[in-house]
Amino acid sequence: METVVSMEVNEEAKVEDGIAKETGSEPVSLKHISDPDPDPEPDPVVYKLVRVDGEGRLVPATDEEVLVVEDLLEDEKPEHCAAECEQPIECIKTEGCSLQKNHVQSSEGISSVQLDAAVDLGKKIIQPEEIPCQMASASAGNSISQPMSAVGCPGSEGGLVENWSSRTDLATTGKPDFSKLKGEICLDNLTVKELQETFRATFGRETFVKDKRWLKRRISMGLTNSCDFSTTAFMIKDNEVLKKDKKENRKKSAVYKDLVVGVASETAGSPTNGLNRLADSNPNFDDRKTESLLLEHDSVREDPSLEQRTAKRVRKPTKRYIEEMSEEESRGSSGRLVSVVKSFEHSQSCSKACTMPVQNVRLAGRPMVTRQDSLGGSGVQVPYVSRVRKGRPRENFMPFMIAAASENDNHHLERKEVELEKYVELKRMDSFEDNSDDNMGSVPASSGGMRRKHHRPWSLTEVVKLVEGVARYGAGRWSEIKRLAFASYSYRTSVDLKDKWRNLLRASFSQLPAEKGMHNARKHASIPIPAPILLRVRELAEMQAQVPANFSSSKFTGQSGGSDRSVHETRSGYL
DNA sequence: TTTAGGG
DNA sequence: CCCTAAA
Repeated sequence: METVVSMEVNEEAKVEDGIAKETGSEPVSLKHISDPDPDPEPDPVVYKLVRVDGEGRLVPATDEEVLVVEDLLEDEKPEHCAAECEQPIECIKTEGCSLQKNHVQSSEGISSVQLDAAVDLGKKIIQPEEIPCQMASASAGNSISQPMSAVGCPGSEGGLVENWSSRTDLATTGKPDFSKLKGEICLDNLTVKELQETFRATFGRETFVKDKRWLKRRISMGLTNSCDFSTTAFMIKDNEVLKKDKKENRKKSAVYKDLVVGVASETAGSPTNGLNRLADSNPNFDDRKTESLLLEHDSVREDPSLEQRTAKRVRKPTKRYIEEMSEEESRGSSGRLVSVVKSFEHSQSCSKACTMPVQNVRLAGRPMVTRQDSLGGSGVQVPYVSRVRKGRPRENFMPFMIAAASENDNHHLERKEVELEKYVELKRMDSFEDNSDDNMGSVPASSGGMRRKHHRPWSLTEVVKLVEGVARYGAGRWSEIKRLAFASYSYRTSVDLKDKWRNLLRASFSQLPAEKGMHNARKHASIPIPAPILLRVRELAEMQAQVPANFSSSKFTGQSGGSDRSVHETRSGYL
């Protein structure tokens, strides 16, 4: 049984044996991850991705595994969000808890998925909101001196950490009955009383809190926070937690079932860390499939309710989806987009896995849209439209190669990031004031887009510009208009302008008279173009002799007066 | 490459 | 929007 677990390794923990931090014995990779902050303050939490081999030993995960897991991770997020850390699929994290204490930090446990957290290796304590919060509450509950009713979220890590230490102590001395923990996943089914018991088992002390949710959270967090691979002595197998003699198992560490996510590909090979010992003892790297199978299996049989949850679980947006999102994001003009963005936000704030989504977007989003590589239809489940345009050989777009592809155009990486930053803002940008989409279309489709261009509804401003452009430069000089009036709208090609104009023309000549009959046609298809604009379009068309015979036919006799006036104005204004 | 038109 | 024939 192999599982991938993410270990949250506290730097301090690594040196628990007395090795001073300064010894430089810490793996570079880790350092890189966890040391962006000179702050002596404890708690550089680092997540490492490891795999549990059949014997319960941990081995560093390979890059491939990391990738795999990342995927899973992605999949979990939404659920995580919805289920509020109570997923069927558990994520076990370990971490060195106490820094000042060199003695055994033996608290371990299972945690509900904190996938997100795992993602953010770059930061010390990442997701500001929930995790810290939970941690805080968990720790608060652990320190004897603290009133456990304190569920508040102390925004500071300091107190938090301290609490951890004490908690750790407790855990060590309290000898919690972990057998009770096996069903962490089933917490939901437990009664308050049971939860309280579990709580006691977990933290070694009583609780009088009756809030189920609180308890559950507490418990899961407590378990989560207390994992320590390097010192753990538990094994969890087939839904059971087996306790082993700590002393004899110093090296063995725990086996956690189910999947856990983490993202430190550097894990493999980093020396001087508890993990390595494990790795050494068991360099087994095969059987990757088993992992997922197991995973599924476990999650399914864990608990019926879990199953349901699984079913309910909202599908996480695929990479492709995200990709599309990112594209849309930059244009910020569709209602759908907005909603999506919001959901994104939601997931972020909810799971605090901000980095993950962002990363994904960053990578996946690489493919920029140009006229040539456009997105299929309305972005519906189209796996990917391979539309190789003439004269522009494109690499095939492999959904699963996004990352790789994105690396090719580093040039645009920054831009993308910028866009990402705009991401949040855009969500609330007015949908029809799409000035934000400027300069962004002409990205070399090196990313292998080849998808159909997204339908980008013409905004009012665009239409106006177009009309003005036509008025100024004359219909037909699309390239000119494009260049001069649409310089900022790189995604509108001269052809687009032409097409749009054609449509405007059509509209301008058919709308007024047909207003009634057109009803059923479909007025809502796109933003209704204000009559004044249509009027002007018509004027322009007339004065430029563009009015197709069939259009100019009958109607607009009554409009001529106004038309004329407008025309004159127009002329005087632009000519 | 840009236009014009059909699809 | 896409595709192409023409220019």
